[in-house]
Amino acid sequence: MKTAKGKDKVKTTKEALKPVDDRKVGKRKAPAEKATKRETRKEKKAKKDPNKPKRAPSAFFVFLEDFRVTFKKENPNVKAVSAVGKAGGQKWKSMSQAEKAPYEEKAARRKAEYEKQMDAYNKNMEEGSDESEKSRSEVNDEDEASGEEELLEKEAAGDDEEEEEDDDDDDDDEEED
DNA sequence: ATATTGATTGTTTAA
DNA sequence: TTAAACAATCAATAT
Repeated sequence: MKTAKGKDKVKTTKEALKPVDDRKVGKRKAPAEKATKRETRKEKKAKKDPNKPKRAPSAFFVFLEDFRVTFKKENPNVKAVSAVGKAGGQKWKSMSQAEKAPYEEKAARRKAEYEKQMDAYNKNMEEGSDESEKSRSEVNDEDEASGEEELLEKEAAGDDEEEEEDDDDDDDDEEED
């Protein structure tokens, strides 16, 4: 789309308006050679799949989503992804498994969703084999009533405790060949 | 203007 | 099994 050229949002010319707390944001590494890893994902041949689901966020990322909000709330001046990343990772390691549990559960939930999306994605691909992906689904960005509204029953109330993983010591099997 | 980088850890896939 | 890519984010830098 065209971002139009009018002055949608005032930007630029105001860079010095807010001080950058992260001084790290001023010095990036040298211009690395192009294609650092896998051509940066998709340097060319970018298969733009609108319905292609991205990987499921791990528990850490789920936690980060919340953490970022909190972090930014307490550090509105800090605007550097690295700052949140470092702080988040640090705290993450500081948390015990019990605290990470809810995040893992959420992550697992998202993982299932990812699989579901992937399934639908693969299905679509199979159908429009000769045609580019995206054959009919997804067209209106207004309301894509798929008609699959089920599951998602939040039983937040822990009624029963399943197996609680006591990190006592589980030395059962160690991978080996 | 667009693409990429930076930084974290966890998952996932390729070889 | 090992290793590397990629998942989100947002401003800044690179092209």
